[in-house]
Amino acid sequence: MSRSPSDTPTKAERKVWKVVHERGECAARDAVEALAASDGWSTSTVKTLLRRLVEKGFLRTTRVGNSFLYSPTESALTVLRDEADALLDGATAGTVGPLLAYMVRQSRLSADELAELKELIAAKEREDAEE
Amino acid sequence: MSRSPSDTPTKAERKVWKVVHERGECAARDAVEALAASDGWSTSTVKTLLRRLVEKGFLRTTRVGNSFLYSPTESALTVLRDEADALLDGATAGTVGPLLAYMVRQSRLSADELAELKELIAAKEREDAEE
DNA sequence: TATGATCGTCTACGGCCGTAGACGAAGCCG
DNA sequence: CGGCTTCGTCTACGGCCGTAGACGATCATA
Repeated sequence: MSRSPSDTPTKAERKVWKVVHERGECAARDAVEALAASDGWSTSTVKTLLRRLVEKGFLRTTRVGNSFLYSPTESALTVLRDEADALLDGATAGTVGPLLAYMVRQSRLSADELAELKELIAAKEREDAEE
Repeated sequence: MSRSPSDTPTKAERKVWKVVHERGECAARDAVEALAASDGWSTSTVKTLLRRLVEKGFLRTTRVGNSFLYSPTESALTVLRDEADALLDGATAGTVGPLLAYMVRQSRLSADELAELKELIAAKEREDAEE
């Protein structure tokens, strides 16, 4: 509810969101448990972040008994894209290429993903050539 | 001064930093002028952001008469990488490929940059093949 | 049904961020 | 020399963020 389209979850919220997204849907306790283990966060902290994510519209809840199931309202890719746009927006001329190269280098990608990227780049080259 | 390595400038600071970086070096007035035009920010706002960037170690100053020249302490790529790392860190399994594809699609890249990316990907494919 | 475990909500608090006005120091021009 | 402009600094303030304790409601179980 009430979130401007360009809004992006904060860093802490992002971690919680990721946990929920990975499980597709999860109870508060699962998120609490995961984040206590990985980040040492207290129960309250995670619950507050879950609440804020709901307020901001990144998660939705389904009542189950006296508790909730949290699930993402947006695909992971949508959230990532907003962040990617911000990143690209901050890049000055000439840095985008090296940046992408760095990211590709950092990532572990499947054969399919690599093939798709390669095709994408080849397509871009053809486009450029015919102009 | 005193900045933890993973710190990243805030969104507003980032814009100011970009202006300075594009000019290589610039006086407060230049940044003020540019950001007043592009974002409608007041003089004070830009000056505060410049000061905070210096405090955080993203800009350095050189005295010239009674005023300063601001210049970046880090390459654009270094700053971008920290942000890229955060982005990749937020990506769940299986979303990295599509994310990179999206970013490549969004970007205008030179022939050289495209060639480099293609080679990089080819190299990654070879690596995978021999394992 | 009593009692302990859980759940979600309320409240809080220090810190950083976005935004900006006020002000004194220094330089420039008449 | 005196005023105007420009510069950097100080101060501020509402808001969001990170972090978390307190508490009342609800559920499970003995």
